[in-house]
Amino acid sequence: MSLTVTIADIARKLNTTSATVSRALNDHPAISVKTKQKVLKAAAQLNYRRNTVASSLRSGQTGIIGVIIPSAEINFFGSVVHGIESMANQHGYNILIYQSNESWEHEQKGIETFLNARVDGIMVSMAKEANDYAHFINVKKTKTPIVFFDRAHDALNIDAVVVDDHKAAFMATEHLINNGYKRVAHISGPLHINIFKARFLGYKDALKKHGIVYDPKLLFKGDVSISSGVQAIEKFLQLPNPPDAVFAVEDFTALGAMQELKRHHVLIPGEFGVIGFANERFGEYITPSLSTIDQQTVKMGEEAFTLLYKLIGNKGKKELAVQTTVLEPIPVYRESSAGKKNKKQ
Amino acid sequence: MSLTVTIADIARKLNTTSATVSRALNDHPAISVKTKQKVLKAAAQLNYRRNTVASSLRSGQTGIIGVIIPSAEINFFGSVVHGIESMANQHGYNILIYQSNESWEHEQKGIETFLNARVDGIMVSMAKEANDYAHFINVKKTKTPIVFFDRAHDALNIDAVVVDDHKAAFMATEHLINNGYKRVAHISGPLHINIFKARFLGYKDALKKHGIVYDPKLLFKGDVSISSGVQAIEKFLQLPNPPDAVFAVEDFTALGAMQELKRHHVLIPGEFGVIGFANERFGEYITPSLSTIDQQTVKMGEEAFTLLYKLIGNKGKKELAVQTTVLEPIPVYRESSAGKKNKKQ
DNA sequence: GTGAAAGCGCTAACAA
DNA sequence: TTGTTAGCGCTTTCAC
Repeated sequence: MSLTVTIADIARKLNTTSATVSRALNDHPAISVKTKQKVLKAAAQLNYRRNTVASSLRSGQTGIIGVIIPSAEINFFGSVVHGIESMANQHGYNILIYQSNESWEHEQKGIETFLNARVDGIMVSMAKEANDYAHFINVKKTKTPIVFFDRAHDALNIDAVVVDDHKAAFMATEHLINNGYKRVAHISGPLHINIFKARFLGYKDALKKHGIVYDPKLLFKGDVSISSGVQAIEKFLQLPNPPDAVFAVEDFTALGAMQELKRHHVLIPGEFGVIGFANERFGEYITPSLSTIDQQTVKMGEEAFTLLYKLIGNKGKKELAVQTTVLEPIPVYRESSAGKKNKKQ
Repeated sequence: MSLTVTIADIARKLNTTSATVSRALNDHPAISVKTKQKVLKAAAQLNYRRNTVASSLRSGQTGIIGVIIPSAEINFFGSVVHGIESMANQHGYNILIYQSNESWEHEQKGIETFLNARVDGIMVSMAKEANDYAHFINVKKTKTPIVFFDRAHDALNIDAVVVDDHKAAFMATEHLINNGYKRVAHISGPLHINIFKARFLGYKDALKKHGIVYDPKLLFKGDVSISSGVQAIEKFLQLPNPPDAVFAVEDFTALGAMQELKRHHVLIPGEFGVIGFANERFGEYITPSLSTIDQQTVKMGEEAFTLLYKLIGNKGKKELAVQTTVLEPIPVYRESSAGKKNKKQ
């Protein structure tokens, strides 16, 4: 007895052909209800399981979406993947995960793997260490639908879902200013990466709007880590005219900043305001609780899938205009950025 | 011009056959170096990309591992997936992710999808809401290698990687006792789930070892959430003879407990000791920092893959004995469980 | 070391 | 509505 039963086995049992069985199994319009029922019954009896590999080969569709993320260990991406998978699942797609570990080579290999696997679409959040975009061009050549999420690259003409980082940074900075802080510093990420640059510019523009001259001494170029928060504060506090608040590029950076401020017995908030970015779960529970900006991670995943799904549906037709979905950042103001003492509030 | 070039195209160009090209591309032993080089060169020129779908259909191997997790949004699973994917990738496998959302039906559907896709192996962390195991039996029938991780089920005779929850709970409880706490309470998860039951039993056994009689009033049956931590403390503090420490089934529960204790101005540690479970990242940063037990998530993923890989390699041969890899829990003692005041230690 | 030929399991054009 | 036939792209006997 063979372990796998095929449509031919069903056909044999019912004295019909594979074609008919296939039609019955696929709800083909031109099939009689009676045959369909017979086939379904026989299939169940024989414990038939459709071979999607064979079906993919023939139909040219795999029902698989390839997703490349920097790391599944990072909360943010886990959350986005959650959004993607839920939506994909609802639409009959499955997702193949590939981690780039922030390496350009892995990312490239992931794309190659997906292309070989003939996935129906690809979703990518770019590795930080990106310097060559040939692999994305390759994807376009194969006409495989692709979208970016969170970390995108404008010049590539690829659809994307991103958060309005500029606006988010603007909000965060303005919030500190409105709460009475006069010298707001910024701890940035690597500025050659779009999102970090956008946050920096948002910060600068908020200062500008409020008539505050941007002081380069109040910018600390970090690497998105707890320790860059620590180092930044260390440096800031030695300044002749130190800041009284900081907008950190990301929550863990803000955390490092808070730890160092506490070590120096600087009161948060009141003496010093802090706001982060990303709405990591811990922010709600530390003391003081951390103000931050939420990026709507799950929604980002859902929107990215929606975008991709549209591209898949449009395959073969005239190309659609490139579309970028911009998600609204959601401010989450907690204790760490509350009003400055002895000042107007 | 066709968009996809096949081995036949390469063969045509070189005046040879598909068989030869296939051999060259697959490093077949019986192929001359010269032909191989020619083929490789032509393949590169034509921009050939192997169709893994066709190759899978013919060879019966897909190079895909199906992974079912409750939710990618939960840190713990993201971290395990990270471990799995890294290892899988190194061994030439890709992973297909399916979220059960703790639902038995989704889990079942995921298994079915994987079986249809002819994945080379399956890894599952069971949904909480499990009541029927027929889908796992089905997997065994198809001879598809399968392993459990973290949430396993003994009676199924399926390989698994788990943490020694009993030991971990024992350590946590004993640690509180050794630090001078006399009445240690436990906030549990649903006790019909293996891991939560094991933690409860570990707690009980630690009490026993130290000659402390288990008091059912000091057990709060929660649902693994912040609010069950809050509720538990609320109840505990109303007791005529309240506890002076608590071992919480999981870090967020511990967090809820700490919040409620603070609200009642109970000093942590000193008056009251707290220890959690899981080593969530926030525990390091709250005040006081949270003692907990680390479950070696990434390693769990790696070990699970290793186990599965062995099964895949053994396919067709005599079945191996069922194997359970038990990971050592790693205690992470921080401030929240430090020594009790006015007592020895 | 290479070629010829068959076929993995399914679907889709065309015919009946 | 059903059957016939071909073939998706690859691998793998078997022969030479």
